[in-house]
Amino acid sequence: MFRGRSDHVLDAKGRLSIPARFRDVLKANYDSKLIVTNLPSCLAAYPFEEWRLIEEQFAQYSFGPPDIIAFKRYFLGAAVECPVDGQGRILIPAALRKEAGLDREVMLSGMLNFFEIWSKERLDAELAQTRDNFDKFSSDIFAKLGTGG
Amino acid sequence: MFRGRSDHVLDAKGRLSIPARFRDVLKANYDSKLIVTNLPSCLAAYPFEEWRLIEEQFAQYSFGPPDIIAFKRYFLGAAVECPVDGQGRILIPAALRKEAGLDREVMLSGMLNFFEIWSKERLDAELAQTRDNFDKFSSDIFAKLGTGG
DNA sequence: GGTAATTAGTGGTAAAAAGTGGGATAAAGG
DNA sequence: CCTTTATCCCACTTTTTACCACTAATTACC
Repeated sequence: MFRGRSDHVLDAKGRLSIPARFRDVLKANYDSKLIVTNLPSCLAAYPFEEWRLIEEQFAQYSFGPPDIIAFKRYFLGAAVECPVDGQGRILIPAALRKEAGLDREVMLSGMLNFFEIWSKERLDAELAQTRDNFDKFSSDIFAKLGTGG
Repeated sequence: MFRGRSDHVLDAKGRLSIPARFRDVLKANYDSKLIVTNLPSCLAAYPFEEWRLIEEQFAQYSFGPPDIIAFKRYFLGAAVECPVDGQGRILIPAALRKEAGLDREVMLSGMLNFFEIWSKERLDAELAQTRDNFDKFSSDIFAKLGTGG
């Protein structure tokens, strides 16, 4: 499981170090191939096997509801395989860098079966907002999930 | 069960001693692995088994309701496994230290199935506030729990 | 109640690993 | 064919980890 946040720096060539603990997860549970795609405000990196599960859910929709097709185009269409180099880094394609607003200061955030790649600035803002609503969130969510937390 | 509060000091490297009685609980009931994450005003430390129960409730949500994703990002995303060293200490990652405002004087507070890590200053303020509202709190709460106290 | 022995808590040093930067070689695109 | 982009490899710096040492507090025992 991918856990924890890490500060990193994108170098001049657009390369990003994968934190050692994420690499360990990739090596232990997966085949070390990474798929990177975009979300509205950040990038998402999936181990290949996890990505396959998502693809399969969409495979049946060649035609179909426009919203699913649009989602498929946006989310699945952007996916790129990013090989990990000898130093444990991946090269983020320029298009994805631009889409996610990545310049230099980057943060990685573990999300259990995948991890997110954020511009530090954006993630700070996002987290600050969640923090402010934490009490509301947590009671709503644990009510939905049906536990006491 | 984790019970009671302890004063501790964070050293220059950000290391924190786990009170002996908490270590005993970890050894007797769990596998001694600790997960530390952030709450809005302090950190929370969970035995790995307890943490897994929480994670499992969120594992299914890769996409999903934005509030659940945001919560997952904030709360689960910050979680880091902190190995206990030979002297019974854990290293609190710099990011979490900053988030919880931990400088040097720290307090640990048992919360039954997990424990909290506070900056002494913040916890004093928090406790003072609860003390002032204790009568109101306790009647509300025991009403919710459906007991006479 | 006092003394000794043990354990808890804290601090520091040295070795290892992670993260970052840069140059050289190879591939791709105009 | 030349320019740009990507890949590989090497080197340096910083952070992390493991280990050792000391002091204070607690516990046990006489």
